[in-house]
Amino acid sequence: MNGVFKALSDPTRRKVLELLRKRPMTAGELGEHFPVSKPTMSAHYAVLREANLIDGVKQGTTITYRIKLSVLEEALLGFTRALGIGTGGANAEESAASTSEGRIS
Amino acid sequence: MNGVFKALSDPTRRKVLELLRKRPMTAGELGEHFPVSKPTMSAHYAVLREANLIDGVKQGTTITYRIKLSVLEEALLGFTRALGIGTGGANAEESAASTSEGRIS
DNA sequence: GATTTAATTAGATGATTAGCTAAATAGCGA
DNA sequence: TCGCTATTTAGCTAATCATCTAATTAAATC
Repeated sequence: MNGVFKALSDPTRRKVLELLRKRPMTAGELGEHFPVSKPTMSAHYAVLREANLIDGVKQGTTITYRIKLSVLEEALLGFTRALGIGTGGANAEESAASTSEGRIS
Repeated sequence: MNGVFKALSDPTRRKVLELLRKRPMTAGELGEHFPVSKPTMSAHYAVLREANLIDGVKQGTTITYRIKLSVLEEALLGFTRALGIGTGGANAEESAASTSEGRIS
């Protein structure tokens, strides 16, 4: 699960996931959406694969990547649940206070 | 929003948020839960503050930190929405395929 | 077999990061 | 004012990271 959050910490990788959410795409196709070199993209795919957030199917010389939504969902919802926010279920217990006095940053 | 995900990429910081979710705590109280030095914790608080995920109220010599749930919620739900998972609403469009043939990692 | 195309691995570099100790700031109580 | 407590800032280090170019692997095509 730490791997998932590490993977999500980079904007490029988050955008890859958003692209793959619409449809599976080849490494090359994905790469066209970003202003970085192919090897750099390849490294991003590796991080996403290690986090188990995507997998790839080799077809000839191309690899088609696909998002593993269930894994992402599990990690994200697991965390929101631990924090009692959103759809996670568990009670929220809203942390009190309201006036902005002596507040830091 | 990138700041939020950057902040969430560290397990210590995620745990700080989970602790603060239960109740506001002072920097010192929080620190007792982790095997790292106070300055290191202080740096973590700074990252969380910059991401707007917590704020602190100074009372005498202590600072009581508090989670800003709405900000975290907004970022997290915003992202899940962009991916069409969970509570976010937006349609999912489950990415197809099923057999595990030629699958890479 | 040689060439082309798609993607990865290798190797290097500059930036960021998490951690430490030591020092500084700031409020409180005697 | 002096000393104590709570926290942050300064300065450093080792590790990780995103990026690049060059080289490698592997499949397809001529």
